[in-house]
Amino acid sequence: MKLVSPGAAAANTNDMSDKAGEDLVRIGEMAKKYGVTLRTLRFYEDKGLLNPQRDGSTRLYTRRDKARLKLILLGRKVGFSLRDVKQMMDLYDPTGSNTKQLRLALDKSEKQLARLQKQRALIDDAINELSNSMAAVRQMLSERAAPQASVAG
Amino acid sequence: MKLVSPGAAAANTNDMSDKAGEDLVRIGEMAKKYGVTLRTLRFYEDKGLLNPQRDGSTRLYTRRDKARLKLILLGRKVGFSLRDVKQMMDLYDPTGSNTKQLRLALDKSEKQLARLQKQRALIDDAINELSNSMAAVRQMLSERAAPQASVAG
DNA sequence: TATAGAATTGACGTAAACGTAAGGGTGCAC
DNA sequence: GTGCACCCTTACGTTTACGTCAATTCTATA
Repeated sequence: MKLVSPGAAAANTNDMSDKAGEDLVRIGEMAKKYGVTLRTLRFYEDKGLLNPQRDGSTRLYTRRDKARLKLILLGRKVGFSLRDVKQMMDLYDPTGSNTKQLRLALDKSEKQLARLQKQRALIDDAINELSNSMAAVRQMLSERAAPQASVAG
Repeated sequence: MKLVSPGAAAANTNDMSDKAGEDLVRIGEMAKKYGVTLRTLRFYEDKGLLNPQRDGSTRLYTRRDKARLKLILLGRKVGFSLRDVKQMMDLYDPTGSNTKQLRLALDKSEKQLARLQKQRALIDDAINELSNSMAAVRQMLSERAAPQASVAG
């Protein structure tokens, strides 16, 4: 059951072997495609976030895995923990309306948004304080004839 | 050599015992005064950031320690690592102009400022992405008659 | 067939700044 | 003389998301 040879994989992302549009890729290509390491993919699998097929011991990622990985990376980008991402994805039911999942996602998103805004406020604070300190230090450097007014004791 | 009894410490921060204006406080008062835990103060000492006197085994913090702690907390607030803070403080020389120290502080500050600005940009990005996602989820919740257009696979 | 390039599992290591528990000492108010 | 409040040191634990070996196996190609 040959699926995607390394060479072919590098040259051609689409492969019409096997069933129509199965588009299976191995871990190396997957990693390259999404800018993550092999370790990361295995780690996500270990944490139950991904579930690639196997050809013997070799992982084969499907379209579905790619969609999930995209979501994981989006979640990561907006600051969700992998645990949160998992919680949300675990609620997915291909046969339902997924109202619960969407509600949970929205709920978590609101909280995360609040966290992000708080963080931004903290960073703005920090930027201001730091700027002030820098101005002070520049002052001291420019008048460094009065040594006793230095930083720290 | 009694310095500050627990009761007296709670009632009176200034103590004129011993030499003039020595103002020694024990770890508990110090912690309360600056909103940190005992563990934190001991940790900072362990890392070489503080160097309180001792009365036997009991730590006694001087005016100097307070100044240093203030600097540590400021550094922490603006996002410096303790290692950075230490580096800067270690350059302090009470007999010199401290030009080197000030220059290092300025240099590190510039870099930290850049980091903070980058962080802010990342957070802004995250906020935008998250807001978009939330809008999409709200959409899907409002039209949840089309189950196939859900999140994750 | 030899070798290089993928892939596998397993498991310890890392960073930062403390938290927390264990076990013990000192002094003083009652 | 004891019970608190405070202090001490030592040392392992926490968190998150992987990094970094190590030892081995698979497989395609020259």
